[in-house]
This record gives sequence, C-alpha cells and structure tokens, in this order.
Amino acid sequence: MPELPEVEVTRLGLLAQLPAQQVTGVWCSKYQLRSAIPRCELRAHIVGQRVLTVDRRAKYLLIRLESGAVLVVHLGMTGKLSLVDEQIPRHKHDHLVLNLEHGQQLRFNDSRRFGALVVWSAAEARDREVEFSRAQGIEPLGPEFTTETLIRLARQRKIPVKSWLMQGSVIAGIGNIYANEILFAAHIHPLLPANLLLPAQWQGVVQATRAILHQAIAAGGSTIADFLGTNGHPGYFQLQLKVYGREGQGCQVCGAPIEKTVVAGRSTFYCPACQSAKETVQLAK
DNA sequence: CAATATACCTGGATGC
DNA sequence: TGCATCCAGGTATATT
Repeated sequence: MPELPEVEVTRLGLLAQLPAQQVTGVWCSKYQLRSAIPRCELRAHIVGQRVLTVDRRAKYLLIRLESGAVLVVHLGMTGKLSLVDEQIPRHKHDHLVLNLEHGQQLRFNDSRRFGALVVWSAAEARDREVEFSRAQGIEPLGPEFTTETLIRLARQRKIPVKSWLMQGSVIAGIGNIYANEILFAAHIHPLLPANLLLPAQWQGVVQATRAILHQAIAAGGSTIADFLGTNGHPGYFQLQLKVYGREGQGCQVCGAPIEKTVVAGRSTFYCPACQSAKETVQLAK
C-alpha cells in the first residue's frame, strides 16, 4: 500500500490511538523483509517505551518513542499496519506484533516482504534522521513544493516527466498511481521530457499534485488490491481515479479511449486527447 | 552522471 | 481443476 496518501492515512489512524501507549512486548516473524527485522533493537529500544507521536517523511512512518528512539516503518508494496485486539489470531504474513496496553496490538503484515522495519536508538536517532531525511525528496504537501523549485530541479532532466515525478530522491511520496493522475489533471503527456515543461505547466503540476493528494487522503487512500487503514477499512479514492487502470475506457472529460503504455517499466495511463503529445514531438527530432 | 534494467517476494488474474 | 505465465502500489543495486 504505498503511496503518500495511503501512508498518511495510516499515520492518522495510528495518531488517534498510539500516543501515550506503552509498548509492553514484541514478536517478530522469522522472515527477512527488505532487510532483517531488528529484533534485538526492538527489544532494547522500543519495548518498555511509551509512544510520543507518529510522523511521516516520504513514504516512511516514524513512530517516535518518549525516550527519543524511533521505529521506522516502510510499507513496501503490500505492507499494512493494523491496531487489533490481542485475542484475534495472527494472520499469515504478519511480521511484527507490538503488544500495547489494554490488550491491544499493533501488527505489521506484508505478503511480499518489500517493506522495511528499522530502529534508531535514542542515542543515534538525531544523526540517523538527518542523514535519512537528506536522502529524501521534497514533500509535495510542504512549503518547498513550488513552481519555482520544480523548474529548478527539472533543469537538464530529459527523463519522462512521469518518471521524474516518481523519483523519491527528488519528490517524496508520489508513486505510479498518483503520477498518472497528476499528469492527467495537469493535461501533460507522461512522456514529455521533464526539462521541456513550460512554467505554466509546472504550475499545473503543483496545483494538481496538492489537490489530488489532499483528496486521496480525505477519501482514505486508494485500495487497488489490498490497502487497508489501521482500522481495517479500505480507501475509496480508487473510485475517483481518472486514468489509472482505465485502459480502453472513455476519458471522463472528452470521451477518447484512455491509452496504456509502459514508461521505465511502469504501466502508464493517459488520455491521448487531453494530454496532447505535441510538445513531445520536439523531443523526437 | 543520467537513465534504464533487474532483483527482491507472494498472490491474484488470465489463458490454455 | 490444474498449471504456466504475467502483472502489481516500491526501492536498492547493477548496468548501459
């Protein structure tokens, strides 16, 4: 479940219940995620601590403990965090269970194991977070996300604008679904090289990105295959998607059939009429 | 260095 | 029904 809106929906779910709760125990699966589950660090730095708050940077959740330690969670493609009663049996692909007070548990389930769990001790948290955050792109819902900044960052970049939007080291949190939707809303062809966008088009990208991400968060995220919030409920923004997954269906604006192609290995959907390719013609020569 | 390809996994959909 | 194949929201690493 992975893009920024789904991670943010997860964060809001945790924020409503986790702060001030003490972690009283931990269980880990025997499997490795993106890297090995840090079971020793979990026992040493997380168990026994109370949760202070839950933040998000890019697609990472930062569960902050009162000691200053941080549990970093990445959901990968299929990761889900849920808050459940301890009586409920563990499910297949559960990889982390944190026991909380009042018989509640926080569980991390991830069938494909592309997710990540990392612990920063209180002693190392500050340095590790600075280093980590520096490697992430700008936050699309933050104050740095402006037309001027995007123009500057995209200078000399001949990569397709759709791939550029998905580069986490440049802009944080935009994945395949929302990159498609943003470019449709901004009337920009996904293959247009990033350096060829006009300032007015970048302004459209900024406005579309903010609007779509806010709407998606408000709708509880997009549940394409299996995203669920911490309360086990799906999101509904998939009902508002205009191009993603709609190959061959009529564009909701002009009626032209939505086309599908592959860009840098990722499925790419666009309206050939609303997202005119005429700008890209300049690139072809 | 910029851009693309590949690898990491499981499960669901599709086709024979 | 069974089996093979392809595809999926991400990202780190290798390769041109």
